[in-house]
Amino acid sequence: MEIDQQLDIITDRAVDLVSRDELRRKLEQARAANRPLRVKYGADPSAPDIHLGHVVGLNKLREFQDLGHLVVFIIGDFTGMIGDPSGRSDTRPPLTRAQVQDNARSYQEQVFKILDPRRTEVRFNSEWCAPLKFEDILRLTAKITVARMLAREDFQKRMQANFPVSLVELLYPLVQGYDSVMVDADVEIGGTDQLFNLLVGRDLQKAFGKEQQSVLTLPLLEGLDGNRKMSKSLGNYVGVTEPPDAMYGKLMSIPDELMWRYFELVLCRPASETVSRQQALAAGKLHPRDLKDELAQAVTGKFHGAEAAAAAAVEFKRVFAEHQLPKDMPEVVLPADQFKDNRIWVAALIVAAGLAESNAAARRLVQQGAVRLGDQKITDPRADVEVATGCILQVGKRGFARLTR
RNA sequence: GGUGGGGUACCGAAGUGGUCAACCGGGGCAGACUGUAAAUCUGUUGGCUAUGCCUUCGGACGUUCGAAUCGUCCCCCCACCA
Repeated sequence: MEIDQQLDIITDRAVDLVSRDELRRKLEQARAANRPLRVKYGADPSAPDIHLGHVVGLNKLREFQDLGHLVVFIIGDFTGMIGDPSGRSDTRPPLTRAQVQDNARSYQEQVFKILDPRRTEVRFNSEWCAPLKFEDILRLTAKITVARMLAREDFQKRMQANFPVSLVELLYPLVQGYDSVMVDADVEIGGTDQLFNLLVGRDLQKAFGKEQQSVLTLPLLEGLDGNRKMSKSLGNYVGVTEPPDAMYGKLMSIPDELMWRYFELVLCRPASETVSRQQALAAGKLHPRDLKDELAQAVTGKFHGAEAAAAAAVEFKRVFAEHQLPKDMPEVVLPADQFKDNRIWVAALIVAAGLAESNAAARRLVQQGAVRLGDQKITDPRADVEVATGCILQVGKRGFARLTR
C-alpha cells in the first residue's frame, strides 16, 4: 500500500498529530528497513473493564496492525499506583499486586476482542519502573522543568480552582514518558486528554538521545449521558463484556445526537456517511429510532456476533416498544415468614423480589404507579396481596420478577 | 512555621439555636407523552406498615427545655505568605 494511503488511514479520526511529515518519514523508513513501527498504547489497570471509550483507541491500533505494524500495549501496573491526573480524577486507592494481576489478565482478554494478538507486545511498566533507584528518579526529574509541567491545562485549571495538585501527579507524565523511552516507541496514541503526557514522551526520548515518537490523539467518546467522557467511575459506560441485552439497551438510551459519534468512533464509519444520513434524517427519509437500532445492533454484534445482537433487538422491541414481558426474568422465591393469612404486604414483596432497596422506596414506587402484579396495577402502598406461584411482579419499565411461593 | 478559608445527604451547594430529614442545582428513580431506556414535561429522592418514632450535617465531649447551627478538644482538606 502506498505510504500516503497508509497515512490517510492512520490519521482518519485523529485530532492532534505531531507531526504528519515526521510520521511519513517513519513509515518510509520502516518500509525500507522492512520492520514494523512500534505503536505504543498505555492502559491503567485500576479499572479492569474495557469500555467503548477504550475501543476508540483500540480501533486505531487495529488499523495500525492491519497495516503490518506492531502494537506495544503497556499495562501501567506501576503508574496505576499514582493515578492519572488527566481530567482531574481523584486520588485512587493503591492497588495490591494481586488486584493488578487480576485486572491485567481481564484487560488482555478484553483487549484482544479487537487487537490482533500476533501483532501485539504486552508489557508491564513495573518491569523497568520498579527497579529504579531514587537516584535514577532524580536524574529523570532533572530532565524536565517545573514550568513545562505546570503549563499543562489540567493543572492550571485545578490550581485556579483551588483544587489540589500533588507532586506525584506532576510526576505521572514523566513516568509515562519514560515508558516510551524504554520500549522505543515510534508512535504513541491516546485520547485528546493524553496529549500532554504523550508529548512529554517525546521530550524524554530526546533527552535520552533516542528517536522521538510521533504522537496521535483521538477524540474522547461521550458516555451514555451525552455530556461527559465515558468512564467507569462516572457509570456512563458500555463495557465490552456486557451481555448483549444490556449492551443493546444501553446503546438505545444514548441521546439521538450522540449516535454519529458512536458510528464514527466505535464502528469507524466514515464521516461522509454521517453527513448523508443526517440529511436523510432531516428530510424525513430516515427514522432516528431505526438508525439507533442499526447502531446498537452493529456494536453489540461487534462483540457478541450478529445473531446475539439481533436477538437483543427483538427482545428490546418486545419489552419497550410493545410493553410485553421479557423472555427471561429472575425467579424469586418468597420467604414464607413474610406472609400472614396467605397475604404479603406489597412493599415487603417488592423488597423481597430485589426490586427496591427499602420498604420506603417500594412504597414510593407503588404511589407513583410503577408497580404491577400479574395484570393488576397496585396503587395502595398499604395493600396486602395474594401471590400465586408463577405470578409476575413488574416494577417500573425494567424491573421484572417471576415469583414463587 | 505563620495567616486565612473549609469539612452538610450520591455529587455540587444553601442553612449559622427551635417552623431542619435539612432550600436549590446535577445525577438517580418513577409517571405522562413518545420514536427507544431519545427529547420534553411532571413527580420523587434517609429508615421504620408511620399524622408519630429512629438515625444523619468530619469526630468526641459539653452548654441548652431544644444544636447542622453555640463552647472546648481532636482529625482532615485547601489557599496565601515564609
